[in-house]
Formats: sequence, C-alpha cells, structure tokens
Amino acid sequence: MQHILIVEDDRTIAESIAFILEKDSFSCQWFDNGHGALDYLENNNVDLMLLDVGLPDISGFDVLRKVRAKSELPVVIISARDDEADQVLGLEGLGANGYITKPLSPRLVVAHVRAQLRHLRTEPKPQQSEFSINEAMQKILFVGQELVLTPAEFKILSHLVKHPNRAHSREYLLSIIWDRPHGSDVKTINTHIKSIRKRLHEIDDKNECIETHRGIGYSLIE
Amino acid sequence: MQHILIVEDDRTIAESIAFILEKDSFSCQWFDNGHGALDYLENNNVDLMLLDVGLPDISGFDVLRKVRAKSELPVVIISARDDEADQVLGLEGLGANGYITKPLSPRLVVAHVRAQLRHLRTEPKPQQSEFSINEAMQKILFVGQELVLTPAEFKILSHLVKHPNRAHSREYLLSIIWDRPHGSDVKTINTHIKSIRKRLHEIDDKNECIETHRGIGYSLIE
DNA sequence: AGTTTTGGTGAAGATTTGGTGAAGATGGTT
DNA sequence: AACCATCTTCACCAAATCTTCACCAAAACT
Repeated sequence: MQHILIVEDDRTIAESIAFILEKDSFSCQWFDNGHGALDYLENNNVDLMLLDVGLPDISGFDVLRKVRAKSELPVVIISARDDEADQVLGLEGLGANGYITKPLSPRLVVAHVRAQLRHLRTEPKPQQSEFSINEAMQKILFVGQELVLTPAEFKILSHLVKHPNRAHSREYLLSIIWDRPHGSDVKTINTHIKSIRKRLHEIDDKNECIETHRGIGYSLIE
Repeated sequence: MQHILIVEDDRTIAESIAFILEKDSFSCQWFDNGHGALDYLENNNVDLMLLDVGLPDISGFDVLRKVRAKSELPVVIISARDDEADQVLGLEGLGANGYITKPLSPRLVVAHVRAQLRHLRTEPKPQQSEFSINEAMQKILFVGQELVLTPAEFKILSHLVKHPNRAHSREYLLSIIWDRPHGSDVKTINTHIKSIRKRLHEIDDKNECIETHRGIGYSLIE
C-alpha cells in the first residue's frame, strides 16, 4: 500500500482528503503543520506529499525546499483559489510535481496522486536499500523477506537502517529501546545485536551488514 | 508453477541453483550461453531470468539489452565477487531487477527470485476483503456470514477492517469506543479483541486475521 | 609473548506482556 | 428492584522477551 503524507492546517479538508484516498486504498498520515511533517518524513516511508501552501508555522516554500534538499519525493501543492498564481509557479520552480486548487474535487485529488505515483513506478529506481521498514506493521523486509523481530530488535534495527554508515553507541541504542529511564547494562545491546544478526543470517548466510565498532557500538553498512 | 531461466556457464553453480529453486517449487531451464537462452526466450514462457555476467559467447550487457528490447521480464544478475561494481551498476541502468554476488547463498537466491515474482504477482490481483461493513445496520459480514457484535466490538473491528495491515495502538482503539474522554484501562482492548476473535472463530476455526503487535496493539491482515 | 580489555556466544533467570475465564460495574429496561 | 447486555477490571497462567552471567575468542596494549 502506498503512503501519502497530508500537510494541511484545516482539519476538515485534511480528513476529507484522507477519507477519499483511504477509500482508494492509499494509507494516509496527516499533519497540520510543516515541522511535524518534515520530522515524520525523516523516519518514515512516504510515497507522496500533499502540501497546503498556507501553513501556521512555515511557508510551503520552505517545506518544499527542505524536502527537495533531501529527496525527489513527489509533492503536490494544494492552494487556495485566491492565492496568486505566481506563488504557485514559484513552487513549481522549486520542484513541486503538481498543484490542485481549493475547493478540492475528490476525483481530482485522486487523479493527481495516481498520476504522480504511476509516473514514479515506471521510473527505474535508483538503488534502494535491501531493507524496507514498515512502520505501520512494525516489520522490516530484508531482500524481500519478512524479518521476525522483537520490539527491541525492531527499534534497534530500524534506527540503524534509517541512519546507516555511522557508528551508534551502545548507550544511545539502549536509550532507543526504553520508553522511560531504565538502568540496564549496555552489554544488553550486544545480545540484541547478536539476535538481529542471527535473524539476518537466516535469510542470507554470509551477510555482514552490521559492523562492530570496538569500544563504541555498531553501524549498518550498505 | 513459475518458470526460471538460468544463464550460467559454470555447470556446478547452475545445477545447485536449479536444485534450490526446484526444491522451492519453481521449474528451471539452464543454458550455459547467451544465444541459447535468447532463443529459448523467444518460444517459451519464462517468469524470471537469472543471468551470469561472465558468459563465454556474449556479455551480460548484450543479453540484457536484447531481453529488454522485447519485454519487461524480471532479470536478476549473478556476478563474481571480483567483478567491478560499475559493470553491475551499468546493468542495473539497463533495467536489471536485482543482483547477487558469488559465492551464492541458497536462501538469498530464493529470496531474490521470490521478491521479484511477488512484486509481479501482486500487481494484477485487486483482491477484495473478506469483510463487508454495513454501517447503517451496525453489522459486519465475514465470508458471507453475519457477525453478531456488541457496539464496542463493532467499532473496533470496523476500524481494523477499514485500515488493515497496520498496527493500531490499544490507546487509539479505546478512543474509538468512547464518545467522550473516559479513563479506562487499555487492557480492556485485550478482552474486546478476545471476544472478536472468538466470534470470528465461530465462523472460521483457524482464522488468524487479527494479529497482535507486542507492546503496541493489533492489526487486521488480509 | 603475556596481560588486559572488548566483543561473541549460549543459556539461565527475571521481567514484561498477552490470553483467559470469571467476577464486578454500569446503564438501560421492564 | 431485578434483569439484561455490555463494558471493565481482576487474578492467574503461559509465552515472549529482556537482561544478566559465565566463558571463550579476538583485539589492543605492555
């Protein structure tokens, strides 16, 4: 299922868009502000973003610029009818993939979303990780196969996958597991890493993508 | 049964791949050269091609280019570990769907093949849910039979049905039951889920469509 | 080389979590 | 009040999971 991020400060509009898209078998996540949405993007798999230009915290310009600084995520702009056309044009210059004007027509929204995603699907994908995190189901796919992970293992591995090629200290990895302060031995992480490696080996015998950094912690290399 | 074309000049490797795949209920056809394989493709139904880059007659480049000129057949490249990465990259640019390096891990081969074919198979089937919700009557049909549900059970199950394949926290599921704020133990949800499962089991003994996500909540899988 | 430190390993113990059945609590109805 | 369906809570058990520990191997240091 493809996942749509809706950034829209009007709750009614956001909910109706989500309703339409979910009926069309997309999953949605809604934010009424730009910062929350940008945060969410950091850690989640999003296929397309619907972005209202008039947000309470930051402008559509800034949101789009920050998104474009990191990815080619399709972004469809939602603009109020009164908004100047040149603003929308500016956004397109920044790399927006399309725009819709309010009031929104359900069919038009779905049509735009579908059009962008279809376009995306045919494009050859520039190398992707062998890991794919399904946040919603708390599961991780590794070369197409589902990894069976405990909650702690899931938290550790998904963090490593999201921030690959850098060492993470045991202390930090432990802090990811806890909801609240909790005193336990940092060596606990060794054991968790061991079992994650074991599960990876069940799928690929000689995979060594989790690297040990002596005296520091671990990293995932891709 | 799905049919795999193996193009690999090392007889031992080819046979071991075939052995693994056949154990996994695929059928295989082996060629130790590119021309034979391309000929075979013309006249036979093949679901996926495993292609070694180092062939005696033509290069992997040429084989792949000729395949791509005519079809979107999934092609997974097999490369010797010493092969330059850029050659593999070039092949990916040409439309290869994945690659595996020697020495081959049995599970990884199967994983790659499965991953490609799964992706292919899920496209054409828009399968529909075994649940159908009658909002007006506050009733849910499960494989054609009517489920007798209490109001709370109805609210929970219909939410799970409307948003399948993702975990929903107990807190959130509780909030669905209440009209207004109400402090009650999240474990209440366990009991509701228990009785929903019981009712599902009355219709289908071994149905396990409600999945538990330890530490999180529940999801409905389809 | 010998010593010390660090990480890997397997297994045992402790802890947390979910399933289960039944008992209370609630609210509406007769 | 007594009844009924429903929702909530509780206590107990089983299972999953997390943590710890003892031991060995590998690496770093004298």
